[in-house]
Amino acid sequence: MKVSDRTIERLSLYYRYLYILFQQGTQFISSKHLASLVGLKPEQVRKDLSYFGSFGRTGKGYEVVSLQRAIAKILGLEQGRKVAIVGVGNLGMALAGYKGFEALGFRIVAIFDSSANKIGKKYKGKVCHDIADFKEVSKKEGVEMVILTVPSEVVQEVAQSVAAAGIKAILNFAPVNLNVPKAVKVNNIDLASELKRLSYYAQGNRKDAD
Amino acid sequence: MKVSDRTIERLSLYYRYLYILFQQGTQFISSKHLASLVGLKPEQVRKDLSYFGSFGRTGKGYEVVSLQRAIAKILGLEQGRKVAIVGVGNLGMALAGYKGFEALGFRIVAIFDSSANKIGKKYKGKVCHDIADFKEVSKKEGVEMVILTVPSEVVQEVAQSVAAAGIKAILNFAPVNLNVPKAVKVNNIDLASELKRLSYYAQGNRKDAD
DNA sequence: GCGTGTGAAACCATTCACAGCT
DNA sequence: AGCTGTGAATGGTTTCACACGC
Repeated sequence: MKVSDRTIERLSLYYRYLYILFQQGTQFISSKHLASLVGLKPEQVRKDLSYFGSFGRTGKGYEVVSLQRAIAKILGLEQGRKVAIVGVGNLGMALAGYKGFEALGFRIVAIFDSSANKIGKKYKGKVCHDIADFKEVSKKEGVEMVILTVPSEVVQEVAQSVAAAGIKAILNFAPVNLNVPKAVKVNNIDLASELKRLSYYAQGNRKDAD
Repeated sequence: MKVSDRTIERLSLYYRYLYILFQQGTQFISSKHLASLVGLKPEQVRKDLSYFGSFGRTGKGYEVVSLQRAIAKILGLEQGRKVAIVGVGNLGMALAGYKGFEALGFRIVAIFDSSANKIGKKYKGKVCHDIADFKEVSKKEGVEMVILTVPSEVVQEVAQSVAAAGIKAILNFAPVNLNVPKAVKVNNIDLASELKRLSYYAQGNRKDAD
């Protein structure tokens, strides 16, 4: 099955709100209501879900709990994905200590750096490994996703090692376009670019302004 | 003129690489070369630029310096945009102290919080104002963009005040879909959603895998 | 009656292909 | 010869509209 990136992006948003609805004790939700929460059209919600099956009940909407479970299954969130952080600088350390991960079903199972004075030391309760040992350690720990918080100058090289070790999902914080095999999905978080984009709209250039 | 969000997003990427090329002393660059740097097709680069004018020289490519300047003008980066940070928690403070802003042409001119024990105190050299005074202070300081690092529970309310004060661009770190007038552009940075999306691809679900 | 699921239509973005300039 | 700028064609995503089930 081929589903667009856009759809996957939205599924993670639906999941967020389903979780809140679940906590509030809501049992059923219509595509209309869910759409209004995430700021989309109802048809969009239905179409996105339809790529994976029929989760709703005609006339009633979607059962919150079961839809949540279904999306968790699609996204592979059930079994607690194992994550590695590569680059133990300020950002990397902050992320390594971020409590929110567990709640989301992610577990940081290994951290890596290349500098001799970090390797072997403990950060946030985890031993820092040598990047050179990435393949070996990541195999042993069962790493499935990698967060890259290394400097721009080396990120391409590191990404290649990570890809070579068979990792299929990378979250990259360096402001560099990573060149990796197509089978690997890279998402970028880049504060600088985000700000530059926004600057355009700060001038009032909204495509569909009221 | 109406230009798509996608185009604006890419312009900020072009800008990044033009800056690097400039530092390297490169004088001219072809759409082909620039495209390869950002991981796109040459036609895409040319089309994006064509929405705003003709910046290239036939047979030679684009002059790095003048293209960089042109994009800076489009994105409104020339005059040093004034930014406010609302929400002085861990993340807000980290951002307030982030040196990279200046280099990008952004200036943090005000910080805000609602808690009585923060208001009036100095953080990273800036006095923390009361959110209740947002309109007044932001007018006085000439704030053009706002970064929201407040808790999810209050972010919608805060966003409304910000929008009401006439701000047209918001960067939101809370995992909540903000409901604001269409004239206001909101970009979200949400680590949790980013990870959930990636989880899907960690399973090897790449649409166009090799 | 209300709300899902889904083909078909409309819309938007990307890619192609080439004319035109240096 | 090389590369830009851009209409036209293609491909993809969103929206419409309606049949069907509760």
